[in-house]
Amino acid sequence: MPPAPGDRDARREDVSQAVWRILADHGFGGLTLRAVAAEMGVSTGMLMHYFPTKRALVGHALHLLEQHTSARPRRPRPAEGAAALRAVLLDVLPLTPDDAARNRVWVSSWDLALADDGLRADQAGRYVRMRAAIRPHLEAARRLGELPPEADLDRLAATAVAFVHGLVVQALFDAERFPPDTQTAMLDDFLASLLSETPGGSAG
Amino acid sequence: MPPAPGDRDARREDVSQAVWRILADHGFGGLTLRAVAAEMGVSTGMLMHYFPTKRALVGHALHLLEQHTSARPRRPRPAEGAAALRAVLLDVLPLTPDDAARNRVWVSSWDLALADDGLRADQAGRYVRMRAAIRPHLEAARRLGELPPEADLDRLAATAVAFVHGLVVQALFDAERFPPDTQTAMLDDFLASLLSETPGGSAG
DNA sequence: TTACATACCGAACGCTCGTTACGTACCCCC
DNA sequence: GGGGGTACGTAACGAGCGTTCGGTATGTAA
Repeated sequence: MPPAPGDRDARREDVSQAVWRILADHGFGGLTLRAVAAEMGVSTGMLMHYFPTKRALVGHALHLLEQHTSARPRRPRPAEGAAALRAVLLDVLPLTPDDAARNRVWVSSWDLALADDGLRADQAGRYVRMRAAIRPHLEAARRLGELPPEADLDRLAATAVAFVHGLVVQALFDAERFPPDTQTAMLDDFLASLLSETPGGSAG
Repeated sequence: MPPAPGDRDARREDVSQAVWRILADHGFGGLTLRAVAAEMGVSTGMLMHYFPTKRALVGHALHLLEQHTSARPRRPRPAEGAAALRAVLLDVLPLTPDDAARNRVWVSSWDLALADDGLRADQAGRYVRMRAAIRPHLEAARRLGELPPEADLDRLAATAVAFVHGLVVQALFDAERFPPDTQTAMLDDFLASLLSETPGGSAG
């Protein structure tokens, strides 16, 4: 293979695909330079030309995970407000094998992320963005009267993310007990109770 | 040190404490025989007398985690129904440093558990038990009229667990943005919307 | 043709891991 | 007061890890 100067990005893309396969099969715990090199059929030295250190490769893997997440096929957003929110949250749940693989990688990254302050901050930022992505739909829902005017949208966004990710974890561990239609029904019930919230809630 | 035959349990208890300190500080990813031995100031050979293999030690660590979880200080259960459910769920949230450490260990164990079929089944069983522990309070709530008669209690239990654990994860990654009172307020809002669910929910 | 930079391989380094073998101190029992 | 089994410490093994390094092609430039 000639050292064509423009191939660097293509090579990094090859590495990305190998990294993703490793992650899907063995999680972040199985992400080693040798495993990636073997997956590509190249040497570890070659890897170091593109990612000077393991940490750089891990960072790239996390970036890749985010990229795969944001580039995943999503349902059309049917409308504004609650219906759109439902579509967004449905796109998070592990309803297909691909979704399950991606979520499995996410969960497996938490062990690393909780142990490293930099990665922890990255993950915190990712959650901030996730909640921010939900907020516009909550605003629309409020505008449409689907939510009471005094609803705390930031808290609602965090609550929705909490419910969805908590459901993801349970579904990953017990796929039999949480088939796609059960997950969907749970989400619909959750949204129904959220949206039927009476102004001036009681508990406190 | 004499080989007093009754000291075996005491020694295992010493090991347990060291294991727990390692888990709290570095998670399951940092649980190595050498780390535990160094924490106790003994040799790795000594460890192997009490846990013949690493897997045995990991199993013990998981058992220890469950033990710490079930033996944690809990608030009094004020009453039946929704109030009791609130207390149960509050006891899960990382409101104190100890709670945070325990939850951090839980999350860090998921990486291992998702990679090993046996451990995954264990974790699935743990979730089954967690939902089963919540169900009686939901039944009481329904009996007290705090829930509509046709509510699906199994699904509600799973939903409550999902919300709480999803909140745990977000709080672990971003403690600043999820101080104890914010977590409590979110839980109260969540419960309020759950309990105000109107019979014959809409979405679906 | 020579000189040089790039791309990559293969092998090795130093380290840590789980695990094992061996030596020794100790207590119990005779 | 000597066996013998238990309870360790010490040291090492082999494997796997991230990383480094020397060598070898292949391209471009003079």
